[in-house]
Amino acid sequence: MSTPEIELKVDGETRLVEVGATGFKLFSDKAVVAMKVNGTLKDLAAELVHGDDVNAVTVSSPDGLDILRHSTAHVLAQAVQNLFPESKLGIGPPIKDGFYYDFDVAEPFNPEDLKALEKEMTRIIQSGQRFLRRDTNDEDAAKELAGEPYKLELIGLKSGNSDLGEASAEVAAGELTIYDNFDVKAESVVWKDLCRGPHLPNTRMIGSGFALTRVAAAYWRGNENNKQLQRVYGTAWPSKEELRAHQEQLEEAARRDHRKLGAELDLFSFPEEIGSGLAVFHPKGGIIRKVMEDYSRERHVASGYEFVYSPHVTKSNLFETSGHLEWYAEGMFPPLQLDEERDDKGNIRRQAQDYYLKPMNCPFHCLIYRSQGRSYRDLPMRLFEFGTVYRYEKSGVLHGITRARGFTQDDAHLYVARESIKSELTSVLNFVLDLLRDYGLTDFYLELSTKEEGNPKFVGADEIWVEATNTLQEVAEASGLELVPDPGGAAFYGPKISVQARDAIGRSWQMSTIQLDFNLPERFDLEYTASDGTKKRPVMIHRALFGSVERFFGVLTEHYAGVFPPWLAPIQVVAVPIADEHYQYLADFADDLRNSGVRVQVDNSDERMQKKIRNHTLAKVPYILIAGAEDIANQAVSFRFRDGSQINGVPLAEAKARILNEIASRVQV
RNA sequence: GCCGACCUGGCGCAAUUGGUAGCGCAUCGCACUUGUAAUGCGAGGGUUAGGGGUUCGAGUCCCCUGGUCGGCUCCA
Repeated sequence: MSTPEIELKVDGETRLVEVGATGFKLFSDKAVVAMKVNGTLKDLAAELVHGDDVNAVTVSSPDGLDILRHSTAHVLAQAVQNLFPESKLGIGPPIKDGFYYDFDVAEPFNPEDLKALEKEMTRIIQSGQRFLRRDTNDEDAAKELAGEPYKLELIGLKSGNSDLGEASAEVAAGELTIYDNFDVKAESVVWKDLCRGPHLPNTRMIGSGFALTRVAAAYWRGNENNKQLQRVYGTAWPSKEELRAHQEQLEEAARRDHRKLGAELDLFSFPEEIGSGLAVFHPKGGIIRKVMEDYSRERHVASGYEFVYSPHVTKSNLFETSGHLEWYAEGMFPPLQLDEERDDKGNIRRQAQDYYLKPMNCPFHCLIYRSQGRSYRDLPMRLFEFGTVYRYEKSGVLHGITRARGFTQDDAHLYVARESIKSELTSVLNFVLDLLRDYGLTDFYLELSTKEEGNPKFVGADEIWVEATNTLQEVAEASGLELVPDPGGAAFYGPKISVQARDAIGRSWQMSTIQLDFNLPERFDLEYTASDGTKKRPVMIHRALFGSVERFFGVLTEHYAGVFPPWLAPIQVVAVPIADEHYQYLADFADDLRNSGVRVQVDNSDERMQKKIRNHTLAKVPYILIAGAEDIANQAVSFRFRDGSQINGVPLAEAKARILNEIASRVQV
């Protein structure tokens, strides 16, 4: 007598299996940690029914990694509750490269606690506990989890329709499940957590590719009015080797950190005397910055931009008109109160005037536009400024020169007629991408931030939003780049495209933004006379390529790891004589290079030549030129590069041509 | 802003249970004149972020302020 069978589709192939079969029957490969049944992730222990379409989920797949990390988070939580029995559980989702879990504990965790927790986790993992899924309901779960106030809150939220955010790992609408950790030896459930799963079959599959990385406070449910919980971060990988590779990547990122390189290469600093988030650029950083700015100016001139300047402080009424004071006052430095006059009795005779440091340049540019009557013939009007702005960023968010309180935007505002939005956007996007490529960033994708339907905060007529959004979409698609939608991410005054660039080690940075604005032209009552004599309102496009010069500087520093291509390098050439008697020969050649615009030095210090080579290599100078008696005899010079390679006996004319050519073509060497 | 950790000569680090600041690099001086990542010798430099407190005595303990780092929140 044959056992009854059901038909399944397993990884695309039809298979017959006995009734009641689970994923364990289907997949013998140890790398399979879960399965996708009709598109839904499930535990391997889930029972399959006739007609199910089943696909294996391996540990190395994106879903598999999430499951591994989420299961590791559960083990962490169990370890915390074993070591700190009074702790209460928050949430514990997988994140990029790892996981975290939030806990309410009496004392914040310290690094020694992390060590102890890792040890306890290893013990739990090796004990091979099984993850067992169990359905429950609100009422029963509330009873079971009476000691876990945060979990109770999540159960309550689930019944409502609130946005659960990252808590969606714990509960999902319509069902409620608990995962029991079953210790096989003890034959009992040793821990449990409210969770929608799925999980690894057992803890042993986590292996040794995990580590706890840091602790930090985090607001419960991400709201700064809520209590702060202790968040433990960890990373988890299918193998120890992959963990090690990940850690090496982090070390590489640390080596490239622009704050570290900025000090090492003597580029900029943040003197405590000036204040948090306010940098000074040293001569070497100043050169890089100047070269960046000069090239940008040159390209803007060629693309029809006009250069304007505006002051750093202004009376409050400008930002009242623009709306900034109403919306973003807390992001601005507090006002300077000037010109108050009092009489003998102390009564105010003349009202003080509030002046603000500017957090944005756009209102000034609007005033320039409005300074005279404009014709359609004046459009598009492209006003460009390296405008230094000041924003009172919260102290905790400052980060070197990429997030500072004073910075310089390469800011332009384009005033365009509605019918030419498309052509203008197209040329702006191409201009942006082209220029970024010249600075050495080549790997881009775009993000399109659009309006959230039905949200009343967005200003401007629906039809123009639709038209503008479609236009942005078309322009973005025409670029051929990957386009990631960001619904609801638009500013209240218009949709935007942002250019994201991936750097040399694959990190993405938001670079340029191109933003449509239907609001400021309205607020400043900007208009132009159309060809038919009627008054019309221009649309404004905000765009910044670098975002901020400082931030872009920081990104380039990390992208190049301080090894700037010759055109950006603060010192391009250092000449090292073998001995004093060879100095003049190199000095003459250096003069020749200098006259051709090369930033060149001759090192005639008292050091050994070996030491000089070491020093200038560490300073990441692109070309070290060496000459001794042999080179002089041949009217030549020897190249040494930053990677240690060398080309000896290059004739002077050839050497010069090579250096000039590589600088001019902005290549890396 | 919130939570935690941290702050020693220009830079990187050291100073047993609180006992009176040390090293390397850099700097300066002298000697050496050298073919591809550190020549040797000598000298100067800090009252330990700033302020207050505890103590016979504080870099070490406590408080306040400033700053840095890691997160959270935020980034018009």
